[in-house]
Amino acid sequence: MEEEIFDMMVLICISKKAMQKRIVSVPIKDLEGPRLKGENASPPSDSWAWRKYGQKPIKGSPYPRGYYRCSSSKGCPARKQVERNKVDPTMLVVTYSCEHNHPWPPPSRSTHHHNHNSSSPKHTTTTKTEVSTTQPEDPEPEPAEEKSTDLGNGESLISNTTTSDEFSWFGEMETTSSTILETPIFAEAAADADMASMFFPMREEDESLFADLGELPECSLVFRHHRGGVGPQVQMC
DNA sequence: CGTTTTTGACCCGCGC
DNA sequence: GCGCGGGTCAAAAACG
Repeated sequence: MEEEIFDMMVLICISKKAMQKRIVSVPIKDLEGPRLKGENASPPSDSWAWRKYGQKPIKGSPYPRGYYRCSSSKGCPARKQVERNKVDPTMLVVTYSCEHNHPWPPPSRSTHHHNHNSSSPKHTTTTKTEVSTTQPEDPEPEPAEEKSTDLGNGESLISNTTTSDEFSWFGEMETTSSTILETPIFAEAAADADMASMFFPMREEDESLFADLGELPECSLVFRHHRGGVGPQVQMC
């Protein structure tokens, strides 16, 4: 019963220093259900297993941030953070991260192997000292109480991708586009380079992009809309 | 009874 | 050097 694919995904990959991050913003209504408990933002169910290993209150936000580690396979380096957007509590911000060139996401524990990625190394099972990168390099200057910086181009891009009324939810997001733009990564990325060059719409046939994430420029952002479709199950990160 | 969650402590980088 | 903020550890509790 996992809706493995959300209606909307915002993917950011940063290959800085051999670490990639993707930020997925998903309306909480899409996953509101049996596992929604109180103020805690419940992780959207993808087809991989995650074990929660920590939770911390975040300074600018009334909502805590949950830390999850991949438990699908033993040496899985993937981690994710789930927090509720402070300005729009209906939005759940999930940040995936893992080391560069690791096969990820890992196959789900239900032994679903969809590896059509020939270049994926077999990734020996290290005992437990996987990530080892103590503090990789979070490119997050923590904006604290930043106001909406002039990221007009970002907005225009968003509205650019949403054209049909089928994206009503997207339009909804548009109004709160500051939500996304407020993420530290966005702020940094925007300040660093022209975001327009990193935005590009994506469709099924573009899934191959996922496999080539390693070859993407420094930062790439992907808008993806998929209603009831099937998404990529395995990709390099 | 094994696995996951909870939760405070601990650690580490960074700014002052 | 110290304090703060964020990320992780690990023991105990909760869960199935």
